[in-house]
Formats: sequence, structure tokens, C-alpha cells
Amino acid sequence: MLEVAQIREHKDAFVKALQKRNIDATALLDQVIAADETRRASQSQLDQVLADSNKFSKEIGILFKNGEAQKANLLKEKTAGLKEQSKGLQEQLNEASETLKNLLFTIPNIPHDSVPEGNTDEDNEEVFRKGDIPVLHDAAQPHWELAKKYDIIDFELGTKITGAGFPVYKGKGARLQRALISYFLDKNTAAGYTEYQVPHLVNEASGYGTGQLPDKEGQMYHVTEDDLYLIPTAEVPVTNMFRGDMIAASDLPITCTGYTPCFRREAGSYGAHVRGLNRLHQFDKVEIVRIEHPDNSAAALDGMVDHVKTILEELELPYRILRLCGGDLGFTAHLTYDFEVFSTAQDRWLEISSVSNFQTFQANRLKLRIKDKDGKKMLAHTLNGSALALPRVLAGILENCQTPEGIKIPKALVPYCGFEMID
RNA sequence: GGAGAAAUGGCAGAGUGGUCGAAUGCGGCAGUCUUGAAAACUGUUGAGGGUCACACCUCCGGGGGUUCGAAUCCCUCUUUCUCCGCCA
Repeated sequence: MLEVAQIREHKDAFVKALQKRNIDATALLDQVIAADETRRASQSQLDQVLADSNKFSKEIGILFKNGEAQKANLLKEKTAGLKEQSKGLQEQLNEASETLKNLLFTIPNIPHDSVPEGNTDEDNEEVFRKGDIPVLHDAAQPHWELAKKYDIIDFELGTKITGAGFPVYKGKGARLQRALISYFLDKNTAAGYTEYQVPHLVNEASGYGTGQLPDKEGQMYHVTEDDLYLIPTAEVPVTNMFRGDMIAASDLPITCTGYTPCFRREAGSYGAHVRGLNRLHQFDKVEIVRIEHPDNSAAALDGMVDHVKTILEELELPYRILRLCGGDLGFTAHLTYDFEVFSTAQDRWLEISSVSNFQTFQANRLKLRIKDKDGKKMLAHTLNGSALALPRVLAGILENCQTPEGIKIPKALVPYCGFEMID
């Protein structure tokens, strides 16, 4: 959620920034400013009425104490009108606040200066590339064939017990999943992130806090009986741990990592490129989350990108980094880098990590603030990234590391899974 | 699932209708003393809205009500604790 005070002061800059998302926000921002003015006007009218009635109440109290009941009763009559007024003004104020809030909920974050123009993923800007794309043997196969061949993932079985997009991992496949989770968590904790295990269901307030609600309402599984949502990413519970907090600047940065399954309805995304592990309703992910001082968030984002790089290099996977263009940028993000691994067998890049700086956009919803040494208060900056999402890393390993003899496990993972080959 | 008790500032904890945004203690910050630190002493110390700055308004778990006036009374929801039941 953008900050009203900022919009009020720098409307033109906001309009210009939002153009990168191909949104003309002029009218919308005017509405915001108007709603805010209405809100403040109602507020100050109400304040005035309340101030008067407070004054009368005090006088009545004193009169009763002094035994001047008659005078007091006279005053009482005066307050009746004020009460009516304040009720009306209160309603007006609530309405204005609600209007303002709902408007703000519809406006996405403003993109960073470096975010390229563009509409689709075609317009994302490649900023880095590393690793050799392997030359595979003639009989190389995509991962869904390999999964069947080595009997490590059973998609049909998942369909039987739940539905499409809920695979069953088996034998070395299951072990490799567990190995990847441990490996990622170890890498993250070694880099200073504190490990957490968090709930996999969250309440509505948490959904609003990180911005999944109301924007992505239909993309989350909603347990209506208890009004809880299955998390689409660990970002939601982890970031919401700090909802409403006031953090001493000296305690920053706060860095967290956690493994969770992620649940996504993926409504409307069927069609091309969803075979095998490419798009699932349930998948595993290890996430990193940082809460930073505004002065440090840009450097922190770079640090997170470097961290993810080291993991991919250890896994010996060919990858590239994209700076997302305005049209592809998530609703809450200010600047996002996507990591993609190249799959030779599928002849395409697979997104395996997304690292973002949200600046104050989430913090404003979360009411997550920093207090510095001088007592100055400000909204924190939040950042997060996948380190990493499992299914496509697994797909990348299966497809890139296949040999005629079997899948050769990257060295870094061998101590975690206890075998060198899947054959 | 049933019965009871509770929810107050960073923490602990008073306050049961009228200068209560809230005693007191701890903690935090600043100062005095000290070569420095500790101790002691003095001062200061919740949040949001609003204003150029004041004024002023709101907030004692959330929501609603009674009243001229609510932290205090009533209703409701949530959470925590204790006991009973059930159970991985």
C-alpha cells in the first residue's frame, strides 16, 4: 500500500512511475487525494464536536460535585445535539476512511528507476548469465519422462489421491527433495539467516499484510469453515510475524529463512508449459526474508541476489538473472530479479527464484516500523526471495545432469542425499 | 467439546463511572558524580490522526451498547490460563 502523504506531495512522480506498469493512474490518484481530503475534513469536524462535548462533560461533572444539579441538567440538554452530530460525523469519517483504503488497495507498488519498460516477460532485461549449457546425449529426455523412467515422481498417483498438480515423490526422488530442503536451509543459515518453522495456514489479516489480499484472492486455497488461507509462499507467515511491530534500528537487519510447502490454485493458468514439475498446486520452497532500514534495502537486495548466485553455482546449474519489466513486476514489488535455470531437455529457461524489494509497500500495510536512536519513526523496508523453489531446481538437475548411466547428483548435494546417481 | 478466570504502556502491575493517557516498579534514554564503568542521584520516556508549530481528537484485546461522561457497567467476538472430557 502506497503512503497517502507521499501521494499528496508527489502525485506527478507517482503517475510517471506507474506508467511503467502500463497504468495511467492520474484519475485514481486524484480520487485518493480527494478521499484523503474528505477524510481529514470529517476528522477535524468530528474532533471539534468531540472537544466541545468533552468540555461540557467535564463541567457537568464539576457541577454535580458541587451539588448544582439544576445547572448540570441544563447543560445535559445542550449535549444531546452534539451527540447526534458526532454520530453523523463518525459515520462520514468511517466511510471516507473505507473509501480511501479500498482505493489504495487497488494501486500496485511503484517500480524502481531501473525497472525496464515493457508488457510481458519478453521485455525482462537479462542482467547476468553464468554456467555452461550442457550438451546432452542423444537419448536425453524431459524430467517427466525421467521421473517415470527412474520411478522417483508419480504424477498419476498424486492425481488419484488429490488431483492434478499434486505429485508424489518416491524413493530417491523423495530423498532428493529432503536433501534440497536441508541443503538450502544450511546455506541460508550459514549466510546469517535465522531458521523458522511457521504455520502453513494464515488468517485474513496476514493475507492483507503482505498484499496477497485482496489482489490475489482467487489464487489462494481458502478454508472457509475457519476463514484461513493455505499459504502460497512462506513470505506470508514469515513477514507477518513482524506485523504491527516497532523495531529498534539497532536490531536491524532482521533476517529469516524457512521451509514450507506452498499452495497455489493457479486458476486460469492451464495450457502451455505446465507439464511435469513446471507448474504445481503444491510445491516446496525455502524462502529468505529480510527487514531492513530504508537506507540499506538496495544493498540488501544485491546481497540476496549474490547469495542465490552462490547456491546455483554450487549446484553447477547454468542460470541467468532477469530484471523484471514493469508489466511483469508483481503487485507489491518495487524491484524484482528472477533467476532462471536453463533446461536443455526442454530447451527453455525455468524460473527458480524471485528476489524482491518491496520498500515500504508491505510495511505500510503491516504497520511495521523502525525507531532509530533519536526516536524517529519510519516504515521499514521488506524484502524476500526464494532460496530456492524446489520443483524446477529438481527439474533442472534431472534434465541437465542426465547421462546414459543415470542422473549424476551435483557434488554439493551428495552428502545430503547419500547417493551419487539416480539409476 | 463443557465449566471457570483473565486480557491495561517495552515488561511487571495498580486502577471498579468524572481533571486517568492511566499510580508504582523494572527496563530504555539524557545528565550529575567517575580516568572509564558500575552503583547512587536527577530528569525524561506509549501509539495514531491533525497543525508551519501549537491547540485539539482517538486508542486500556477487537466490535457494539448504556451514560452528559467508560479502562471501570452491559452485550458479543477473539485470545490466554486453570479444571473436566476427547485425542495425535
